[in-house]
Amino acid sequence: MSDQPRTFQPLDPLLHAELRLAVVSLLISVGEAEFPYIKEKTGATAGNLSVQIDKLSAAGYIEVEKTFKGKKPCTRCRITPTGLKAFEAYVDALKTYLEVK
Amino acid sequence: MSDQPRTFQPLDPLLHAELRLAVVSLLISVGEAEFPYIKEKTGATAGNLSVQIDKLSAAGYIEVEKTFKGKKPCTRCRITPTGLKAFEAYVDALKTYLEVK
DNA sequence: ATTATTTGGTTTATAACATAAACTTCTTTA
DNA sequence: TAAAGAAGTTTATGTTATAAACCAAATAAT
Repeated sequence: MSDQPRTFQPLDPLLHAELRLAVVSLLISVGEAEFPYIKEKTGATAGNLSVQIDKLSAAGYIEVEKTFKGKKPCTRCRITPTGLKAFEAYVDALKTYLEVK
Repeated sequence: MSDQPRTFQPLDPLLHAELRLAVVSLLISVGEAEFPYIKEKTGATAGNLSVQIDKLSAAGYIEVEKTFKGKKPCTRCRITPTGLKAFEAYVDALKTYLEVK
């Protein structure tokens, strides 16, 4: 017997941002991906994407590996267990807002 | 056969904000409610709630009726069809981020 | 050959916005 | 009659999402 209406759970501000949520969601889908691929799939500008990747990385939600392909930089991103857990918690919290009973 | 991974749909910025989403979600649940009730259920401060109610009202997502109970102000809020539609569209859009296939 | 253009980003600037703090008005209680 | 509480509103502040500007190397165009 759930209370009616339910109580709203706070939303992780790091994930409650359109682009960061897209990046994390995408990385969970595909495991890992390079900057240009993420840029294309999310439709983000390079600048915005760069900033948001830094934030996700600083939080330990993703791992970023910067190498070179020849002399061109290559930024590869991967979801971490921390990131996956945070995403799942975020989805659960969101449900308290979305499931209008 | 859906593309894999899916494309992310843009999120209505008016609803993609914790408190406004809570207010709209709550009003959909209960139909209509007064300011103090919304304040209690969302845990918001009065100032923040006042601002966000104004924005939802300006967008036509909710209707606000300001009366008096004796000489005390009484602010009653109600979800509109526009608000309900916007919420449903927002939920659909969100699913493109949450359903990690 | 040197001048654009593209690729793959980073850094900096700005504009919006969520939120809280301060304030107002009226009522109730000490 | 002074203090505290209720019901909000207005103003100020601190983030932060986002874009604009920039950099370096490679490729294409003239």
